[in-house]
Amino acid sequence: MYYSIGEVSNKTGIAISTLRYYDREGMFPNMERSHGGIRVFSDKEMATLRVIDCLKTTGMSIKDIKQFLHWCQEGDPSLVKRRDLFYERLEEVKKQIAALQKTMHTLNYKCWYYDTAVTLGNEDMVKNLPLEKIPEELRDYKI
Amino acid sequence: MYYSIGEVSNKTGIAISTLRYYDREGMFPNMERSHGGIRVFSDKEMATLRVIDCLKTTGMSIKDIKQFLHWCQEGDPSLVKRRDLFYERLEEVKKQIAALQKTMHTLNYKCWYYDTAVTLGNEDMVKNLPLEKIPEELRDYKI
DNA sequence: TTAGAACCTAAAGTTAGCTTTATGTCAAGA
DNA sequence: TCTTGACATAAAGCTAACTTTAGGTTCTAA
Repeated sequence: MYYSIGEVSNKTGIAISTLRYYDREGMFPNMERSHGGIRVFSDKEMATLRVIDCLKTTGMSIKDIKQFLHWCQEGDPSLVKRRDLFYERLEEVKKQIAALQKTMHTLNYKCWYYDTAVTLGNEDMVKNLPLEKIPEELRDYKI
Repeated sequence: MYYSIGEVSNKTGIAISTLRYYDREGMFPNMERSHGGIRVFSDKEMATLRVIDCLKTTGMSIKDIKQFLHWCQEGDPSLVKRRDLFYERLEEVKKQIAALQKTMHTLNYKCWYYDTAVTLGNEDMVKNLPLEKIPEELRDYKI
């Protein structure tokens, strides 16, 4: 299947200007063009966009994603580098999830804090509540 | 306890220039200064830094965090707004965790993919592997 | 009292990741 | 064939979140 830039934009929700920017950055090596110079996206480029999305979510920069995509072009000699990269990204994502989970606990504490304050109509009373009045599971996340 | 900007930077790992930038942005309303004009961070500012870190992790912009900190200054009338903000951030963080977990599955697929390719010394063989040769728990995350 | 480390400000600079603008070409239907 | 909407490029512009620079002031320990 082949797609115009507008179709790709509609299917993925990625802005046309962004797709052109990615192309300019070399994220679609050997993407085809029509005789008149118009970009022709194939399923290969669609797959690339999914990889870009995945790696972007892990916090990788466009520059580094581009590097990875070029390793893909090199074929088998870069297999180990590419494998190592995914293991690194996996570790990174685990760290990010852990950080978010910690943050989630803090947010739960804050939700309890403000719920209580709104109920009492007064923040100071919550501020001065003794520790044992804070729900046990939230105590450690007081901030 | 009181701290100089350098001490705060050491304790938190936040660059001095960043602390000054936050101050310039108004994130530390009524922070004290020494007679000579030198910033004096108290435990209140340290707590603010923890809140900033929490909200930044949820993806909030500095501008919006500043807004929240100003609501804090307003006292009880803004309690509901502040509570609602934390519930929003909680939802946001849940979404982020879900996205990261999905990404983690994809990364696990890729790790398996490249492990196999490295073992075989050949990517094409993995590419053409029938679906049932992909570990069951990874099949849905093929990309 | 003096050296130098640590602090201060204002303003300019940096980087990533796009988006916008200006101008022009291509392609498909009436 | 003509129109018009979708495409093209190059270059400039934008925003967030800092960081750097330049030049000066304050504080502390010898």
